[in-house]
Amino acid sequence: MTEILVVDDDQDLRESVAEVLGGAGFQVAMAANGERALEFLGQRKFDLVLLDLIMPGMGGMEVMRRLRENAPRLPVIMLTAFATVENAVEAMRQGAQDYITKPFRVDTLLASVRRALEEASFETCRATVNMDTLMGSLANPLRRQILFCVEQEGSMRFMDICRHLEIEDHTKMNFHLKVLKEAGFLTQDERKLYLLTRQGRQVMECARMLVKKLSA
Amino acid sequence: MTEILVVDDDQDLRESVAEVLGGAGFQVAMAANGERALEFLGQRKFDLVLLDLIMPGMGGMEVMRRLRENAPRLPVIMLTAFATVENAVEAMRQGAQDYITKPFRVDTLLASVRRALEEASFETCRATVNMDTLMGSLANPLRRQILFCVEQEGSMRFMDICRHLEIEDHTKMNFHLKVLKEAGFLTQDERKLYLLTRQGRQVMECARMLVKKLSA
DNA sequence: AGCCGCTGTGAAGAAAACTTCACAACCCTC
DNA sequence: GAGGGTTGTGAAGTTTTCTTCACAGCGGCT
Repeated sequence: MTEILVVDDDQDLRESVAEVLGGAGFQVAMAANGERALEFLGQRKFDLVLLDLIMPGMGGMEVMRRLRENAPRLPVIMLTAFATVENAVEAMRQGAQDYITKPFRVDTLLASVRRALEEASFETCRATVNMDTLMGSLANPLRRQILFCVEQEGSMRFMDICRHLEIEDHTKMNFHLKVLKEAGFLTQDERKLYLLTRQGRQVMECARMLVKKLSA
Repeated sequence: MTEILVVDDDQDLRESVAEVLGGAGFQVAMAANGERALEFLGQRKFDLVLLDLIMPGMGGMEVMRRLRENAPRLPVIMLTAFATVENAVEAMRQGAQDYITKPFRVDTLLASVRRALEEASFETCRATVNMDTLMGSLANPLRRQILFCVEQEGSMRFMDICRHLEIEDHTKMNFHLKVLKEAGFLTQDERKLYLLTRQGRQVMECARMLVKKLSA
């Protein structure tokens, strides 16, 4: 069952949103302010949070920042009556999945919720990856550089990778490319161009997130 | 040298932006429309693109979509005179780094450019240093188990870890504990109890999330 | 054809990571 | 203070990973 947390200081809006979502088959919990919302989030697992930007006490932006510490990938949709471009951009930069201005149509809300959930589930449902090969592949700095630069460029030829990373010995490069191919992070298309697999892109995203968290 | 591509159909704005960026030490190229921009992007490598949202012919959003195919991580900053919340949200959803409304102050533009470049270079430079020890530590399955069970128990004595993981040779355990201590993920308190550092806890959280993401 | 750059293989050698062994200090408790 | 479990060190081996080397097919160019 998909559980959604609705956070808004306006009781009417909270309840009407809950009713709409409930009618669409979602399980809904409600919180009247940011502090209460964080409390909920600490206790239970939710699949999505609808968050009012402007509330007395802790605002939506701050709530999102805090919940990101424990649930970096939890989808958040920001709601607000006082929409500005600056607020919207800031919310999206902070990792909101969408930004909806009040008043909104019921189908707008539902479309946004469904889309956010869709994207989130797309992320989680993946083929299993062996932790050993995953870490083993990333343990080598040259291999990380390969993944990184292939990701940047989209697709690269063998010699381009060599030159880009200033590796003279092409057989060395070949060795590492092989490792990455066997780990399933890299493939070659029909023209022998190297490119990241879906898993490869996923791994890079995880690595980036890890670095971000550790240097925070 | 950091190269920036400025795409705008308004010649005056294009040139004044180029002047500002040039004055700040960036190398600047200009394109008057989307088609021309994509042509440039195919030929040369840029570090950042400033993109007008609304242009005759191909709009900024479409340009961004296309350039993402070949350069998924190239930072894009969207510029527009006709800002709406919807446009801003859509641009950010598509992966723009920022969204600036015209007219803008020079320092706003420069701040945004610097921030986007900073975030883009994040993983390449600063990350690589810690990344080695980080991945190296996690590459070994026994070490992951150690971190995991210490996290579970909160704190553990040396022999308890050995027995819990069914390792007879205590010097082997000692070797791995040392690695983890040197990586900064594990410490000992005054009673020689092993416990996770703050970083250690972060790493475990990331590892867990990684598993969750990569395995259905 | 002959040359040259690109892409690749397998095997040998070097380096790093890991394991094992011998030994020792330090509590406990009897 | 003798004995046994705990925690630790450094050096010698073993295994794994990484690098280097010799060689070879392929495609384009002159």
